[in-house]
This record gives sequence, C-alpha cells and structure tokens, in this order.
Amino acid sequence: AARLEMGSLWEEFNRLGTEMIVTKAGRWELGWPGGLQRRGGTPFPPPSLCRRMFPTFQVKLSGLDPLADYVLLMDFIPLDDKRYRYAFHSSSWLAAGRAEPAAPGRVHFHPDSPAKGAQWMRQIVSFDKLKLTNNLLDDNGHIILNSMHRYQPRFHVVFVDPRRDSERFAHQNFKSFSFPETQFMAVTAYQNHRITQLKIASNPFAKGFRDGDPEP
Amino acid sequence: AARLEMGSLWEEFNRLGTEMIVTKAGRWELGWPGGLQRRGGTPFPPPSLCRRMFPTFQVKLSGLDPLADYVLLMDFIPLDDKRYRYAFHSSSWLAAGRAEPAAPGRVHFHPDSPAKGAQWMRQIVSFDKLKLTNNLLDDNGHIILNSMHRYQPRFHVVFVDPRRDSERFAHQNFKSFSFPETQFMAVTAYQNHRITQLKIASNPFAKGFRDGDPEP
DNA sequence: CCCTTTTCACCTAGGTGGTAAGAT
DNA sequence: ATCTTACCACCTAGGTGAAAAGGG
Repeated sequence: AARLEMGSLWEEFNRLGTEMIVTKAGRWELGWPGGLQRRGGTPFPPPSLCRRMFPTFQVKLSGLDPLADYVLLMDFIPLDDKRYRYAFHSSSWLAAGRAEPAAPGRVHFHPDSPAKGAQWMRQIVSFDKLKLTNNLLDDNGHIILNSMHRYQPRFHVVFVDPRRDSERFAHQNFKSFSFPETQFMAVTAYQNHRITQLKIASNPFAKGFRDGDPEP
Repeated sequence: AARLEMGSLWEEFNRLGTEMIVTKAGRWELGWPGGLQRRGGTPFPPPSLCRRMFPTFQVKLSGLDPLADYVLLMDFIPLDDKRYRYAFHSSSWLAAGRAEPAAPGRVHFHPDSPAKGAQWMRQIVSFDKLKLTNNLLDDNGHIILNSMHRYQPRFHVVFVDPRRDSERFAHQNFKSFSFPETQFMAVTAYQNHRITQLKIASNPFAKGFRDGDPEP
C-alpha cells in the first residue's frame, strides 16, 4: 500500500486548482545569454534550471516484501484532451480547444532504485529530484509536459522478479497509484494569485516573498 | 583496477604532510549551546558538523563485471602506534609517546552500494559523504579517528556473490587498495601553515580566505 | 603549554516568485 | 492579448578556515 504524504497541503492546493511551473532551459551550450555570470559568480552554471514540483510528491509505503527488490517510478498522464486558458475576470480555467500533440512519454525512476522493500518502507519516499520541463527536445531526462494542459501524476511500484521469463508475470509485478488530489495544471507562470500566495506561504524556498509574520 | 583521482593534488599535500580536521559535534540534543540560532536562522540544524576529507577520496574503476553487484567501502588504519605533536620552530612532526587506545573500527559504505559494475565504472566514484570525527561515542556512523595520529585510508571492492555459502569465497571476492599518497595526520586544528594555505588555495569552499587573485 | 571547542564571516550550490522584455 | 523567457533579489542548506575562548 502507499499513503500520500502532506495530503492536507495537496488538498489545499487542489481546492484552488494546483498549478505547476514548467520551463525550458535544459542546458547552456556556450555560456550565459546576457553575459558570463549568474548571481554569486558561477561562470558556467550546471545544467537544468527546470522546476521541481511543489508540493513534492512523497509517499509512505507498506506491505512490501522486506527482502525483495523494487523499482519505484512516476509518470504523468493527461487528464483530458483539452487546452486551457485562465480567465482573470472570473478567476477560473476555461477550455480553449483541443490538446496539443502529447509530449514524449517519459518516466522518472526514483534515484534510489532498485532497493529492498525494507529500505523503501523505512522512511518516506520523496520524489524531490523530479523536474518538469516544457522543452520537447529536452535531453536531461526530465518529465516533458505541455503548458496549459492538465495532468495526473501516477506512482508505480515494480517488483524485480528474479525468475526467468518474468516478463510473463509483469502485470502481477506492477502496482500503480493515482492520487486525485495531486492533479495539476502545467503553466509557465502562475495564473491564480491564490495559488501563488499558497506556494509562497508553504514553500520554504519562497520565504523571501512572505509579507507578514509568523506561523506556529 | 582502481586509479586514484586528483593524484597530483594528493601528492602536493603529501609532500607537505597532509592534515585532516576531525571534530566532535555529532548531534545536538536540545538546541544550540549559546542560544537557539545558527547563522541564517535555522533553529535546530540537522545533525553532523563533522568534517569531510579534502582532497576528497575519488577513484576511477575498471575491470569489474558490468552485470555483477559490488559494494564499495573505505576504512582507515593507523600507520603506526605513535602519538605526534607539531614542533612549530622546526615546522615538523615529532613522535610524542605511544598511540592512544584505538578508536572503534568503523567502515564507510559508499551510499550507492550495492550497484552494478557498469554503474561504478561509468564515472568517477567519490566518497564525498564520508565524514571524520574524534568523538568516540559518535552514533552517526562517522569514521572515528584519534587526533594527532597518522592514518592510511583504504578502499575495498566487494563482489556480491550470488552463490550460497559464498562466505567460503569471501577472500576471493574482496579487493583492497591503499594509496600511500593519501596518508594523513588527524588534527583538530591545522598545524602546518603551508597545509592551511594549500587547502585554502584548492578547496572551493574556502575561497573566502584567498588573498590574491586568479588562477587559470 | 598544548590541544580542543565554539562561534563567525564568507563561500558553494541551488530552489523561490517577481518583473520586464520578448515572442506569437 | 496571451504566453514565454531571461534575469534578479532573496531564500535554504551546508562546507571553509580564522579567531577567540575553553580545558588539561
């Protein structure tokens, strides 16, 4: 079994309509567009400025065979075949035509895979290395999504079957989980200001944008 | 086979007499000694202020079975049974009695262990998570060393034998490497100023202490 | 006296949304 | 008008040796 962590935060976002930022910027071939430096002074910063998800997808696993090997991974499926736009006057999303051609289907393997069931169950499994991009040509292995389209994250547990011709049992060795409260709209910039404010309030890295004061 | 990376840097340190810092400070039970905060404002910082090695121990592996599993680990053996002190007037180390009782013998498993030979050989294997402490009661799994004693790092490659009663072949499944240029003296503060200057010049995290200017 | 511990300023490294400019 | 990008200030997180303070 798999229990979604931070469920109440996910639901809080979901009530407003979760948005996740997607960017391009996979790799810098020759340097920095407008100059040579970025911030502190790293001349040629390392690859990937693509965005993580917030909230981070995290699960607590149970019921695995402690001694068996498992591979954990995630993918993202379109929730419908529509394209959306945001209507500011009504603060709501409107369908705006059919979906663009689906991006290359990619999966993200949890970097600790494969590992024993005991290891996975010992603590919360966090997909905080997963990054989203809207670059169809991305070659960094990130998850490719279309902006202004809706997605459902999926989580898969694959039992590594030591038997030969284990392919024939593949369907038995595969368990998938979809948590509806983790659905989101991919965007290149936040549309709903209440989403922005909730991100700022709950993401530690956005503390610099907090107005007011404390919380418990 | 295993080739030591950054060999010329190790040799440069070794010619001067490499020193590695060891500290206590394994865990903070209740808070911060002189108050509640440290720097930026983290109220209860995460464990471990113990020190890494610099240079970092890194090797390039070859000749492994790409499809077999291997565990990589390191340990540290005393180079002699002496205690040392540093004579500033002569800028040299002098023997100063017998060694203190040996610290609990610990090993550091590379955190990617176990992994396939192909994975280990794909890129340089770096032990940058390895930390040194002089706290005999350390319970964070760090390597425990006595200050003012000399040590030889050792690197071990263990073939994970899938056969039953593989214990009987353990000696065959174990390959060890010692690079003499990685010997060092454990200290709580640097003694030889030339070591300090070389650390400052070559460790990126010490850039704040560099006087002069550039290098290629 | 010799060695250890604490605290600090200053870095590396990289995750935030804001903003203005650019693209379609 | 709508969406995208580049750059920025401001964070989190944590790895440096210096200097002062502490301990035998």
